[in-house]
Amino acid sequence: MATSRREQTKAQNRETILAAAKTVFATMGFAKVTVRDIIRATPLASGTFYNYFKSKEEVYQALRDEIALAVRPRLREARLAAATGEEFLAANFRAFFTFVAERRDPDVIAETSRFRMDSPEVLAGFAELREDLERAMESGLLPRANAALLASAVSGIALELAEQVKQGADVETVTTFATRLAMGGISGLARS
Amino acid sequence: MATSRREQTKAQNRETILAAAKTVFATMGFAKVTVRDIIRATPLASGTFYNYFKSKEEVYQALRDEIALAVRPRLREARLAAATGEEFLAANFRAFFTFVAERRDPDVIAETSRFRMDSPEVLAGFAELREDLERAMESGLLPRANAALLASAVSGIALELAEQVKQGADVETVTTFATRLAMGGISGLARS
Amino acid sequence: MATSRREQTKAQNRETILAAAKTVFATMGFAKVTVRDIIRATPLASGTFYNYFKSKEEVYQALRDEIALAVRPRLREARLAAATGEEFLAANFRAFFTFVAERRDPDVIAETSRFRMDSPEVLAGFAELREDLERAMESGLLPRANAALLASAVSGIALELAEQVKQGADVETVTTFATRLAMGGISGLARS
Amino acid sequence: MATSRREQTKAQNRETILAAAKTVFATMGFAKVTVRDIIRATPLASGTFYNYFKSKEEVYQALRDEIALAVRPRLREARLAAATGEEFLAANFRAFFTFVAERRDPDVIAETSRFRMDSPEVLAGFAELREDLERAMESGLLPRANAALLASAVSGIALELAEQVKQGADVETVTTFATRLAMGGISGLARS
DNA sequence: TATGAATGAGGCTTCATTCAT
DNA sequence: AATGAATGAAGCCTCATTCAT
Repeated sequence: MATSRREQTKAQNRETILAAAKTVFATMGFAKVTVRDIIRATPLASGTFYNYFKSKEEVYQALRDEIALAVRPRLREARLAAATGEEFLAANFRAFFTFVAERRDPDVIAETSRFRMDSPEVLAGFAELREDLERAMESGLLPRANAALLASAVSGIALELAEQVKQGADVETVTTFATRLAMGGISGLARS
Repeated sequence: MATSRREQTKAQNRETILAAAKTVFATMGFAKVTVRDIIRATPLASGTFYNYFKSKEEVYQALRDEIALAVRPRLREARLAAATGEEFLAANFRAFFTFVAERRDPDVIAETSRFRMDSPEVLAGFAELREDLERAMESGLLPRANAALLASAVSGIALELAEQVKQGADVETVTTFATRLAMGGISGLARS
Repeated sequence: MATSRREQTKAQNRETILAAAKTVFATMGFAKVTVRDIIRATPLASGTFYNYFKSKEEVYQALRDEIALAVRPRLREARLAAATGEEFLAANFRAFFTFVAERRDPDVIAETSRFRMDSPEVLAGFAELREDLERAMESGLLPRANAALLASAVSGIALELAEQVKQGADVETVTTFATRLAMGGISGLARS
Repeated sequence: MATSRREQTKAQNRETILAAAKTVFATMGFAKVTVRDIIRATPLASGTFYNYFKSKEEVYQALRDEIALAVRPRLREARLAAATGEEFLAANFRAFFTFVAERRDPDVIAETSRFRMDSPEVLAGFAELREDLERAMESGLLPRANAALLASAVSGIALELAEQVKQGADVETVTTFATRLAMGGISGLARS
């Protein structure tokens, strides 16, 4: 009753554009995409785009928001369930890698580049992870090393390993590896 | 003197373009840069650009080559001097971070983003580091963990911490941090 | 009315471009014409051109099609009405020269050159004439001389005389001349 | 003694450019050729071109002149030897077709188009033929039909049949055909 | 004279955005 | 709100021509 026919269409168009943009960003990389590319991946008219978004940047932002919304509950669960620093890290890594794995596009595997790392999915999860790390240090769950540096470093681990996951690496393997490395360093790995 | 004034001018123009491109890439990010942007950052005529390079990609490549040439000797020294895995890592991290620090542009600090991470400097040093890690594992200097994952992870650490260096963090501090984290993990950090 | 004002404008623009192109091709010769030249001969914006045609070649093709459509019925009539080879030739020559005469642009007369011979009008009519000749020989209406050579030769006569028509020569005079020459040769002309 | 080293070089460069231009015109068609194309087909520097010619048009003119110089003696011979109109025509056609045949480039056969008809060779011979016809009518060797029309028509025959020669037709066959057609018309052909 | 780099006009095309319908 | 043609700025690149050496 609340949504008239028109409103439905409106919501649908927005989703149509977002879905098209997602595909197009994944295929061409954000930088190369033009508004026209997005429109072309859509049955809509060019003018219609501007009823919903001002630019491709705005679309991108919307995608990030949408995705972040999907990721957050999962990370929260992981966080709440963690009793130790190790569990906490593992859970977060796992959540992130799972997230990436779910979104890996079989058609796009290989020919991955640094430039593709800017996909909304990855960045969204990445930001979450970082914030979580900072909170974990604040709360004492992780040792209070230099917070900024540690967050960066762990993020870096996650980010680069995400590429491996994108290339097809097993989520659980990578999660274990990341957690061990982060907790015990390379020497810790050797023991495994 | 083998070089006529003509040849000097020619070499100078090439350098002019490279220098302009470097600034422009750093300022706008590679993806957004147009050939015109590079030309505009130059006193040269538009056609002149094409006497030296076919595209912005070619300029980029030239910058990378130039930089790689500067980095390589330093990394080689570090590598040769290293007796232990820890020394090896520290030397490599230090070389990389120093390199980044030397090139941090005071004007550009702040507003850094993932998109800026594709600067030729970073990528060049990054590739070197990665190869070095792989060789170190092959030679037994570092434990033979999953090579691909370890290289990715350590690269990730370096890459993200490089951002901190770019933002002004002290090279020695970051080097120590990175080495400890890599060698002993987070638990190792706590002891410091 | 099936056509909205919108559609009218659209059709009008197409015609505007075609008309401009026709003039421009006639004035400068196809080879020298640039897309910009066509646009400049138009009140339209540069981008608009590309809503209708991909290149000057496409415009040219459209002009040829349009013209061919206009010529064909006339030639068919002439062909059907012809009882003898002479009538057939005369009718075809007449149709062709009339066609050219109708399209001669008073502003462009003089300074004609071989290079101008590639105007769509001439080529379209020319191709028709040639095919007709071949069919006439096949059907026995004209003697079965070396078909390829005869077609070429008669086409050549028509093509060059068309230039005279373009310069202002009378259609009927030229038609009679061409027919007599073709049927009886130079000796035949002498009797006239 | 008259030609110093420098003058030799000078003459040589001119020839180098002309030869290159000839090839390039034949390959790409006059219209599409740029001065750069000509220079590129040469070992010379771009500036050197302008020491000899102001534009590609001037080169083209020079080629025509050069060729006309080669054709003229041959046509004069043919003309002088002719006792009847028929002999006159045959001799002229033969000279023209031979000329074309000698210059047919085996690599370029096929893919001939009207647009290629503007090669300097053809146009030069063509102009000669036309002038000759006019003179022959003036002198009474040929019947005084409408001179302009007859010249055009015979030129057209020659021009189009030249294409057949270019495609590989036998010179003598085409000469005989052209002469018979011109003298006796299509009906004359039938008797042969 | 020969050279060839520099110049900037100008061609081609695509793009973001507007706006009448 | 949806449409899609029109617009003209702006990117890319090549060209003819000049001019210092």
